[in-house]
Amino acid sequence: MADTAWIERFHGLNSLPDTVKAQLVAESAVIKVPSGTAVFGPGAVPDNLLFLLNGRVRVQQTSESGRDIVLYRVEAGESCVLTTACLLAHEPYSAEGVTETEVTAVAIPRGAFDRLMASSKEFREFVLTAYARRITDLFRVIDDVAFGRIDVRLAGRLLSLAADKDELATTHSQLATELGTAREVISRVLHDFQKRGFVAQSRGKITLLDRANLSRLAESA
Amino acid sequence: MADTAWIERFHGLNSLPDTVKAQLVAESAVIKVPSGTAVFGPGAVPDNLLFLLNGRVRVQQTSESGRDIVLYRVEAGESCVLTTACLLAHEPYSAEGVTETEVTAVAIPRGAFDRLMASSKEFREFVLTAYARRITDLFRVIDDVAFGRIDVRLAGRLLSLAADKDELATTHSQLATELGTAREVISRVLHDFQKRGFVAQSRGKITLLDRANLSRLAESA
DNA sequence: CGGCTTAGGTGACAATATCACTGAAGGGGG
DNA sequence: CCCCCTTCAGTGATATTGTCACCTAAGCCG
Repeated sequence: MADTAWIERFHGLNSLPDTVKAQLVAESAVIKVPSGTAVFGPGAVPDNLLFLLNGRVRVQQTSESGRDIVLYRVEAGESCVLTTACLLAHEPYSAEGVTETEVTAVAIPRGAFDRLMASSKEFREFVLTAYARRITDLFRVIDDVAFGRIDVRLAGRLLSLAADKDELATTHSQLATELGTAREVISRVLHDFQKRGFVAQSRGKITLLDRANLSRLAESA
Repeated sequence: MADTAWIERFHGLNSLPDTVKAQLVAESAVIKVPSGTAVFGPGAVPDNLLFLLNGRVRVQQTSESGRDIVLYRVEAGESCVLTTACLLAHEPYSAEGVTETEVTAVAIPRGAFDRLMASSKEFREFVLTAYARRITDLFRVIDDVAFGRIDVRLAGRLLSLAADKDELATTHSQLATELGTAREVISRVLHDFQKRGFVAQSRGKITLLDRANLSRLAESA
């Protein structure tokens, strides 16, 4: 019998009754996925709901014209609920999820998911809350893309991507995808940041030199 | 006892078992809302899930800077599911729903909603499918805002707003909100459409003169 | 009729996107 | 080691879109 320890990591799940916890553990499997794998997307239909124990999944969209934009990230302790919903939409649908690190996750098969939805109010609440968070993420993306300034958005993204480190291994192209803009635009803004002493650059690497000013810029709504 | 006829209007609901239909009808109420009412939004928290029988609800977001963008519309025969999810998100959340016409809707209280989710697989599927559709709508908005050309988007929006009529009672400002852009931009593009003979304008009114060319423009991805 | 509010027009300029290149950095094979 | 090749980054020119400031016109209502 697998142990139920992982459930504790999910904020909304540890209030589940023990019987439901047991059911959840019995019907799920812990899996490991290497970095850079597409966990869902066009041509990769999953029939599992994933709860991330470790690692990170980036969800992005590719437009018809071939340009990309990052929609949100699923972190350890979160679940990738939109996946399940999107499977039900029978429209051509171009979002995909890619692991950014090695990922350990609990996979819950569709049938088990449905049984849990039926049997547990807490589980339903957990799932709906997770949905809500993702949807507000999407609202935020729309707001940023429609009304945000590129330099402000880039400053914010650099800070959140760097997390606690000061070095960031990423290319201008990847940053353009983060914000849904063009590579040249990123190059110019970064050049400006460099002149102002906010960052240093070398091929494929960006070093944050002045978090305080980057933060201030990022906050200036 | 209320009659169950309205259920037939909802594609995913008429496959419900009769007992569930009866439960649904017993626990819900048909309400009527005048045009221009905010059915949810900051400061107007609903505790009902709405199923629209007649009319239309526009869901839009107001950014910090005060600018608006239309996210999607809920039509007769659809339900306003994102509402429920967003209530659970405890983040500052700025989307609001406004009736665009008089609306007749079935209101399902939160408790009844939860019981239905527990008791009926078909109901769960209906709700999740509705979610999926909304989310793909949002994906589409992101794609359009990030990568779409303004003239293409406006042409498409004029056609969809006009539906079968050729006259459209709307202002440039309202169209700007539709697309999340500025009034001046709409004015210029419409002026261009007018010169090309696609539309005619007068104060608060736009007449479509050349749907064929508008469609062709709208399609040019 | 006259004043008020809202709709719409327009020029100047700023920000961002696109296009068409350029050179530079690094990796891998000979 | 060096050459080749791919990817990354820089840049000028131009197009599109957004912002700002200000104006005129239309319709309403007293």
